[in-house]
Amino acid sequence: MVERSAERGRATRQRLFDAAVALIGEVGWGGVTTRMVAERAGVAPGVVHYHFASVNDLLVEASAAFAGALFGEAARRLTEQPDIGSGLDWLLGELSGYTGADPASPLIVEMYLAAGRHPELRDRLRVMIDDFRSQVASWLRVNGHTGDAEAAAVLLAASVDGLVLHHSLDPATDIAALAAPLRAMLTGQPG
Amino acid sequence: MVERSAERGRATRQRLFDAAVALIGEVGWGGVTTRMVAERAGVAPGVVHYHFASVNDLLVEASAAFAGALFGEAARRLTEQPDIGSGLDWLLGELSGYTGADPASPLIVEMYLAAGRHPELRDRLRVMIDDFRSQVASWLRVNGHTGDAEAAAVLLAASVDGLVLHHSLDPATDIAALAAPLRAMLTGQPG
DNA sequence: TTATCTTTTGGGCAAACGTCCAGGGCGATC
DNA sequence: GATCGCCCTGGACGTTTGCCCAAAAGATAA
Repeated sequence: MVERSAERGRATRQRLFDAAVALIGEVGWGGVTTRMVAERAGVAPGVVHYHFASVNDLLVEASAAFAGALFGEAARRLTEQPDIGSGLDWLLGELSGYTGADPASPLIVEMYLAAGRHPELRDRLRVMIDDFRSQVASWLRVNGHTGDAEAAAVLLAASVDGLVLHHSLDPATDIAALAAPLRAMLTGQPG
Repeated sequence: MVERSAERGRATRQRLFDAAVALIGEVGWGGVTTRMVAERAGVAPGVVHYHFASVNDLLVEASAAFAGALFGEAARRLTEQPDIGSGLDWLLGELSGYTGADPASPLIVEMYLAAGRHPELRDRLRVMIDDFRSQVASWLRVNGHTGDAEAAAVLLAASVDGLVLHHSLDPATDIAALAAPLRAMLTGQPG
């Protein structure tokens, strides 16, 4: 077979992925153009349409791959925490790192919005969220959550995304102060 | 003065606002074009640049006005609830109405993202959020919140936006089930 | 070397873009 | 009726867009 060529192709494809992910965060989903992503990846404009049917296809593939890795990693790291309290501490630590300047936080939100306009992306994203929720829910149950663990997981996932959104608007927000109400929410014991 | 003409101008301006708000929700901030918004408002393309310096200017003005009204109304309605429990019920009722099909829910999120790229919008949005948070916080305090009311308000505002985002992705999510963890979060009494 | 594969190039195309502007309409004022 | 001020029209401009493609380049197999 054509081993070296294929390898080179895969590398280019990956560079296009990286460029797309960065640019979605910088200029928004609708602001990414063929030439932009090609220049960022260091290739000629034609390469984009050689590897992908359309720019939107590239954006869907790239963002889905990125989000899949991010959610998977987050779920893994969170659920390996020994108890809810330290899980929360880890989460808040991660959150304060997302200032909006990094590519990840706006990208995820852009993806949610794009999912509303692209059914294929919508389905893929839904699976990821479902997965994340159920992993968190079972982690909550194992660690002594007394209430509706599914509901708590749904709310936690939404809160995280909401906080990313708000935090990017105002990075001065005191994230650590949120530990108390979040703990109340997660322990499922409303006094 | 030229009373009739000015009035007609104001009406056109309002129609452009409405068209812009609807279109941001439908095609995204970056997807709104001069001709699109002109056609939706029922005017010639040139009118847009007669009333506004640029398309982006229109989007900023329109979305800020819309969000200001929405946040104001939400804060008013929430804080006129007699206790935290019924406030929560009202909030969840509103949330289940936002399915993502309406223009409001994606618009707000689009605005957050656009704010990261347009400092003027960012400042205006920040004021609105601050306002909403402090109104909610004082409402929480009045109604017997025992912990850090500011932190709870921040988390509540973020959760609402996050839930809007998640709910638009999966309208089947059971919103009512979130009442319990939200109540735990808001009463500020972690078991 | 020659032939065959995949990848890459750089330019070309029609369409859509934001913005501008000369001119027409229309009520109020003189 | 003439003039003024504001609003609106519709087309023009230069630029940028997504996508396409003939040809070159690189790697492998014969």
